Amino acid sequence: MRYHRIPDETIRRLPVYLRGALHLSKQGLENVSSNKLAGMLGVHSWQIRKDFSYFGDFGTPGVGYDLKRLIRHINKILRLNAGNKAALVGVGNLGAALLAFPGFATYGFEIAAAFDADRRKVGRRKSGTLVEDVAKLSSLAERGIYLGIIAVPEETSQQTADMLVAAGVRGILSFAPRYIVAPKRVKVITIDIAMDLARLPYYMSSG
Amino acid sequence: MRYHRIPDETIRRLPVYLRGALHLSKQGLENVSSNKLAGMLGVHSWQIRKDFSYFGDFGTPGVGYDLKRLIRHINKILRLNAGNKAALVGVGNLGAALLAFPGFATYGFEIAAAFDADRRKVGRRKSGTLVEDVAKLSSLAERGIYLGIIAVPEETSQQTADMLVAAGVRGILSFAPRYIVAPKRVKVITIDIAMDLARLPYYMSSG
DNA sequence: GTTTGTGAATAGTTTCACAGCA
DNA sequence: TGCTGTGAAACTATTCACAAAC
Repeated sequence: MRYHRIPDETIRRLPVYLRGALHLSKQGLENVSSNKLAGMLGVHSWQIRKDFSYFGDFGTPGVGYDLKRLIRHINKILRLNAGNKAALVGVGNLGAALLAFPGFATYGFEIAAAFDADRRKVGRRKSGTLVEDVAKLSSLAERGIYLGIIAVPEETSQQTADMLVAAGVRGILSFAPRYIVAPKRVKVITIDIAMDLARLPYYMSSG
Repeated sequence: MRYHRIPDETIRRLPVYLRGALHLSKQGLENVSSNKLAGMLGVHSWQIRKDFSYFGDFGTPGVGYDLKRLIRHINKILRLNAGNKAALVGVGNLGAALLAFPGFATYGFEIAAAFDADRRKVGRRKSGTLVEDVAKLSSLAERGIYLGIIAVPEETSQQTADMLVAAGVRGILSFAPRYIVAPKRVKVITIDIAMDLARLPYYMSSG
């Protein structure tokens, strides 16, 4: 399988595997089998082996996967080694929660800048990060920031995305419940919280 | 196609279509074509038609889809008509943001109760909702709440899920970066914010 | 002319089963 | 014996193209 195109679904699962590997490594373990990792993460062992097989030989038959090597490898595939910096736009309830959120560090991310349109918020600090005026967004490229996080109300989200694109970002994580239009070179991932909740009742009814 | 099993991917997309339909209906429109709706939502028109075809005839050839009828129909399929009540556990930064979040109403959800383990928060109100002690979780069934939202730290998330299951919830939306174990009858959906962000650099590099 | 609904073709993903290595 | 890596089979989902309906 080594020379195949990598399925999107495999890429979606790699961060899951990385989280599990980091967890075990922190506990002092050296190795893990696909079977044990699968149990921890709620997936199947063959899925893990198949996913890893797209990238070459990760493991050792009879032993399992060396955790340090596995972590290094997945980090490299996902390009998480670069110390990625992100800019947050919108320091409302959700934005403030994101600034305080410790989970980004797991994958080597840092929210290096925060912006808001509200004059009353500009100049203050939230969880240690200075809130800047949205007009300063254009400085992102020179600060080495190529990732944007949109946490503004739905109404201004497209406009915010346009500004981020103009500022040179290459990827956007949006929390606005709306389809964000961006050039092909900019990858947009949307997390629509209410929409995910909206799938639950369908599955709750049967069973 | 009418007598086929409905693909999970179709169910995942129905809330997207519903959001679009609600948006247009609020603007006073009566009809929409699959083509127009597709443009709004960033999908393809044939995808929309195919998805709808699993549920019978939604539209009128030459005219399109009647918005009111479409909204009623999708709401019914997804069981969003029941005025679903949810219980939020964990009123930290994220939990507080969820309580203030207006988007749940779009799909007929209401956060009807909030719980926290921190004594200092219990008894106070956040965005109008009284914060109760987690020990009171057991009262959910008698209050008609069958949906739980987990916004506690990763360490206590499984324990929180266990309590929600014991309290009789049938569906859980978890924000904890961890695989949540629950009986088969309880549907769990996890939103792992950092993990979604972790996919971005991979896609940013090529292009 | 416009737009839906859907069989058929294509593409993508998961699952299996087992050869081969430590 | 224990575990990985992977072709092949099975399954699921997307895309196409066009007949039928308005």
